[in-house]
Amino acid sequence: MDSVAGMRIFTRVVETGSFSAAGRQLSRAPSSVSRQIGELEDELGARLLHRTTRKLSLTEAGRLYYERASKILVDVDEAKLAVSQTDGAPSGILRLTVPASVGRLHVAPALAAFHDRFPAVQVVLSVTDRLIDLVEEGFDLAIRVGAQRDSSLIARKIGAARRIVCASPSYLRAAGAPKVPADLANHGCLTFRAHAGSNVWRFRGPGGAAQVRVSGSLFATDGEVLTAAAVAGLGLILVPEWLVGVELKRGGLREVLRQYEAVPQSTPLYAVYPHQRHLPPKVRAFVDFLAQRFAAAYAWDARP
Amino acid sequence: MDSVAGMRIFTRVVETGSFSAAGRQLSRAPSSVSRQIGELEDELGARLLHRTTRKLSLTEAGRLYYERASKILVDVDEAKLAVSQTDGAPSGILRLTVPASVGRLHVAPALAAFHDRFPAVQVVLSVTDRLIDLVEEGFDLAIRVGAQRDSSLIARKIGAARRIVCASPSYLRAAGAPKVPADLANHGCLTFRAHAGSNVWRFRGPGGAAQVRVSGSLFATDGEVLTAAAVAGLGLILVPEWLVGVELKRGGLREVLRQYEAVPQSTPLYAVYPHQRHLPPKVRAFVDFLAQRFAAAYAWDARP
DNA sequence: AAGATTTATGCGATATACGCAAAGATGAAG
DNA sequence: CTTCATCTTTGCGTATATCGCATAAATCTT
Repeated sequence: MDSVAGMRIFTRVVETGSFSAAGRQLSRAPSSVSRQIGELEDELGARLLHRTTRKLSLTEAGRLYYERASKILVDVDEAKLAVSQTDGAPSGILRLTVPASVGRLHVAPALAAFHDRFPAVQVVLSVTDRLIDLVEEGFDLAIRVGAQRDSSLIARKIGAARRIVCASPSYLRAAGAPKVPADLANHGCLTFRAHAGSNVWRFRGPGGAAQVRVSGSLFATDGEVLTAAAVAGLGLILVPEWLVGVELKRGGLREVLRQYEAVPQSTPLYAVYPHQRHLPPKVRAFVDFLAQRFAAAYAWDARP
Repeated sequence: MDSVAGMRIFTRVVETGSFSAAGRQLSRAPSSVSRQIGELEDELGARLLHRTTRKLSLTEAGRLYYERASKILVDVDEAKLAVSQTDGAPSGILRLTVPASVGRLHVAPALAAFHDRFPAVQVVLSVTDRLIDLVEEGFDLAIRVGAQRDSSLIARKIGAARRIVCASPSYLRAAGAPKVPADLANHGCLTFRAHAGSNVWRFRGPGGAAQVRVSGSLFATDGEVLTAAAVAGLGLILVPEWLVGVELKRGGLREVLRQYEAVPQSTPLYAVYPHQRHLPPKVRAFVDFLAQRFAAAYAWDARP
């Protein structure tokens, strides 16, 4: 039996000079106070208080213990205060990992606005496509692309973007624009892959569902590489809107097959964090901020 | 629910990196550890640990709390250590009050030997005949003369001295030595009293019990005053042996009525302290020391 | 691919702690 | 001097809480 409770009772007894008075302040019966002091003395192996029915005074041991206990109680309260969530503004360090493309193109540009709203939060941003173990590496939050199946983590959808097919005007002039998905088989299609091979792109449209095996001269694991290649006229790409929004606006790329929709139609964006209970305000603030920013009305063509 | 126990469990979890390992070290089921951490988090209102079934890492709040909790635990242990009675030599400050006569004549002279045996004990000695409230004034120990009837205090008899009648040789030459108690009525008898009046001295002896109303030219509340007056030849005194031991040896006083014994025969000496449980070693050492010194064989004629 | 280990939760049994009441003691008031 | 009120302590009954076990879900290792 060790306890801050014992110290709290003891110091209150010392300060009030009475078991009964201390009991009243602490909403405890005098008998309880008496027992607590007795147990504390037994544990310490020393008498803390000289006492009769009317007088109370500290022993030498009691004086020593009172000095130390008072300080410890202050420390305990401070520790609790330091940790407890303030009801005020979110603060502290937010450790965040984001995928390369969406991080560079859309999260990083949002940080300035976030900082304006929550100046007490410092962001440590890790931009990588590597799948980071949040718990092991101590991250507060990850932004992830696509469906999440990690059961031990909380995933909250904070946005989504249409998947669209596009290419550069120069390419379309040279190779012609596909009219139906089947046309893609005869085009250069740049795809997300670590190794060369073929991919299947699926669509739904006027003619019902369609799927086509596509291939091309470039396979890459980085969206921006594919985008740059497409802008350079190397072929068609099927990517979330956020990757190419800027180029579409600039005219570096043009969307094709607009009357079709890719299957799945959109790529979701998730905020992933390790737990729901006691979610730190800084995390909640950032997730809410991104979810609001990436809501349906968000224009993926914002300049980075 | 606040507790050092929670901190202890939490820090152990942090140091072992596992609920189960911490539970093994603390002899608690993993489920108990899990619950304790959960309660601590609820109380603090913040998550302390990111955790999955295989990995554990500190949150920012956890890191803060760990630093403070570690320090607090050290402080708590130190406080306990500072207060706990060491099994070694008695130490500390011993606050002691003694009656004027016996204090000056026999306690004070014993302090040197006590200090030789227990050099770590500092003695604060209050020499007064005033009846001090041990608890109120924060004394560890009192030496008292005569029977103790204070029920809330512990009284341990540490010695006794015969009560004897004596006078100076010059007085006895002038007034003659009393042969039986009744003779005292015609002598000058110096008595303990605050006001003038008469006292009854009782004896037992060859002729059975006897009592005599005595009076004289001096009443005093201080034993040494009476002794000095007797030495100067002012009359007879009935006092504990310790008051006059020195003078008897020196020849300044001579005992009379040796075949009688006063009633009561002896005056006891008590050590009085506020409690028995958790008696500080310094107090026990001093009481034992005095009891041994004032044992039956003690010669009250020791020079002060 | 399967087994072992981890955290989290429900549940039953045990322990603990609290308040009440009574006793012993002491200072204050009449 | 007596009575009364208050204070500490201890025994006792009850209510609360705590602990360990069993189980479930998840994940790393062989």
